[in-house]
Amino acid sequence: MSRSVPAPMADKLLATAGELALSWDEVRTEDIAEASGIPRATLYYYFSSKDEILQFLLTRMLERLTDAVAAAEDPDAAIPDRLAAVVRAQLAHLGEFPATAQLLTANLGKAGKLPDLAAGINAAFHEPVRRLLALGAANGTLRPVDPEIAATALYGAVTVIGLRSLVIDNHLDADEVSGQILPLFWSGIRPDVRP
Amino acid sequence: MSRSVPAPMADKLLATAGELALSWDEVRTEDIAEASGIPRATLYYYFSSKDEILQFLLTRMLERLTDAVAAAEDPDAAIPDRLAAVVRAQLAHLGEFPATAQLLTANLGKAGKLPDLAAGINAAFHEPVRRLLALGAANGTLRPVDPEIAATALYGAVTVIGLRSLVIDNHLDADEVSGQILPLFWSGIRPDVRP
Amino acid sequence: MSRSVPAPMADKLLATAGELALSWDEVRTEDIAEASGIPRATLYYYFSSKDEILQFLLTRMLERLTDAVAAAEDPDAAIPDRLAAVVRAQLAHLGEFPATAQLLTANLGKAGKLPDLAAGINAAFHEPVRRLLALGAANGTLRPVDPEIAATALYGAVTVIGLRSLVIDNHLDADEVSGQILPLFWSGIRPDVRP
Amino acid sequence: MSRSVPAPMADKLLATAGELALSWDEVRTEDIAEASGIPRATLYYYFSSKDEILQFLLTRMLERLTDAVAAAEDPDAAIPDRLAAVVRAQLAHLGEFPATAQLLTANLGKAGKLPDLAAGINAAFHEPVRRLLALGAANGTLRPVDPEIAATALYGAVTVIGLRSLVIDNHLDADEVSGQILPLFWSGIRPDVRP
DNA sequence: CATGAATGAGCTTTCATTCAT
DNA sequence: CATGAATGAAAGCTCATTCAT
Repeated sequence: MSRSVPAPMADKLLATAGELALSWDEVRTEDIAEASGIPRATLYYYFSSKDEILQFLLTRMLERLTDAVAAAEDPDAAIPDRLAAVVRAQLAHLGEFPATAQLLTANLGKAGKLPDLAAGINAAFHEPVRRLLALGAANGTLRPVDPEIAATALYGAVTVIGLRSLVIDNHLDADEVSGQILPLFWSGIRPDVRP
Repeated sequence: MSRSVPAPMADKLLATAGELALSWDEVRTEDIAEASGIPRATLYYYFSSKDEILQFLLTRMLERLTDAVAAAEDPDAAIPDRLAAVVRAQLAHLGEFPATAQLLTANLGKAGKLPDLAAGINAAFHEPVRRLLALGAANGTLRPVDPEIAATALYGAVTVIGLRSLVIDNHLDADEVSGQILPLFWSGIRPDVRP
Repeated sequence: MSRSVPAPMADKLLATAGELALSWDEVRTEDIAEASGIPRATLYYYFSSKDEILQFLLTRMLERLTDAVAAAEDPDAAIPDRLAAVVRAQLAHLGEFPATAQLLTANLGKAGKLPDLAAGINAAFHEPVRRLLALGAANGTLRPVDPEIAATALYGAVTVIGLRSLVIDNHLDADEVSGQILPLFWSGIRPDVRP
Repeated sequence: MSRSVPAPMADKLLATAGELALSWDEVRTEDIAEASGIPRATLYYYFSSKDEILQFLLTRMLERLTDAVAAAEDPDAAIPDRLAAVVRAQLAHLGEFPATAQLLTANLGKAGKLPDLAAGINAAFHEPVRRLLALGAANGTLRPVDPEIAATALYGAVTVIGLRSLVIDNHLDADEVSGQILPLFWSGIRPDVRP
């Protein structure tokens, strides 16, 4: 069980995530110590295992994302605009903290065993989208679709495109990328037969 | 460099993938040996490193998928139907060989460093979709969209929804799941304002 | 060097010895702290090392035994009776404080390096016996034997039989056990050929 | 579970025991490796833990002692002579392999947790003595005493005196020491009142 | 060709000990 | 005086890899 982590230590760790290699098993505790400036033994004073540090990093990152997404929404705006804002915020976060985002993606194998991670992903990615899809379907501003499926599809598409952009361009422009994804999900690929 | 792997050994290994834990670094060579019945030293006679075994497994799985996707397409059918067939084939493959699919997803960190993996993913997932999107846009059976972006979006959506189905239901019905995804991409979430 | 240890702390520690595993190296300072209720850092305020705590425990136990043995002797009694009283007192002490006795035996390896321990063992076990053996030989109430050898033999026999009784019966009846050992040393195993 | 240890490796280890410090916890696996010339990883190929190596050393030493004691007995001799031979053989073994003997004594704490050790001690020390005491009592060549108690007493006395001799003189003359112990046990300390 | 035996190179984790308060 | 927080210094053990047969 981890002790409550002091804020300065948490900051050091989060600021450090970018220096850590993608595959967590290739990161040595000494790497974490060096990169963060926190001695190994001190890390073990606060965390009971290396994996718990990964869990801490990913959880904190998802909490930040959850907050950023919540802050991006304007409750008075129309549902489609709010949905667009959510997707844009998610992409902006990926662009701002690419390391932790890639850390999550690259360690899905371990992440699957870390408790609470699924809840964090749900809170940061799925839940906001699912909620808006349901609201939009209810008030007619969106076509009724299975919110669960659609939210998961959006999550997959947004994440994969975002990471691809990071890998290829080494950079992510949230406005540009959301401007590419959103129309696709908005109108679909059906040929426009309307006059 | 790996020697040419004898077919029976390849079969043993592929049949074995399901028993191997998700995170490759948590799989010991002894685990691979036990699960496949191939002695450790013999594995090293055919592969030069543990990671090469992972690469072999993933490459073979993607080749199978590429073949399955190619076989599913009817060159005489309409583009939207061919696109649907491709997605359905990808999902069917996920359902049939969940272990290797999960192995790929769970080891994106290591996979990123394995040469040829990106090419395999492209051949199995992206290229068929991208080609059909371009063809459809050309002959008017699909709305013109950036094929790169749309193919990546479909890849992300299909993969994530497929894996989600596997994790939650421990099973994947390709027809059902493609029946959920395809309409979403076909029509989008825009409210249907047409009379 | 250890500060003078406050009596309540000494009592806590001595009362605690029973909870500490037999092999001192397997006892963590945290175990001592938990069992005694004395915080780790406080232990280090009074003792300069973990081994010094062991030394303290063993020394105190031997002092108690030395006192108990001295108190058991009646200077006016016959030498053989005094010798019997000494052995009985040693066994009674083993029965009363089995933990520390076992601690001593189980850590002979470390104890050998602890200064003053040998002196304590001598004072508690050897010296009283040796003295009486010499006195008895001098006044004819005991057969003349090498007091050094005989005292050591008695020490070994008494200790081993006492510990064996503790381990097997989880209990030690000093009267019963001394009633078994003393005749053996008194008469030996020579067949009684006298009429 | 330990693999069957190859004879040359066993020999190296046994020959090495003398260089290892008394308290097993103070011996590092690297010390064992250096002293024996067997690499650490190879030790772990044959033993599953450091304690298992201790157990192996002690068990083998006790087996050797058991054999030596059995060989020392002349089945045709009188019981008292056979008993004397047993004690002399035990002391001779202590003198010949002082390191392993001290290893056993110094690690009684850990030894208590090592399975089969008690059986080995019984076979090497107690059983031969107990058997002879019973035989002697039966045919009248020894005084009837509780064989269990007397055997334990002899074990304690012989071991402690033997080790004391080793520690003090750094050497053990089996004939001399048995010449000191045996008369004590033979005649006891009762004053000789016979004419 | 195949493999049992052997090992070099590390890594996580532990824990006695210190020190600022 | 007493102690919670912090850490330096190992140590046991693992495992990918090699190689003689």
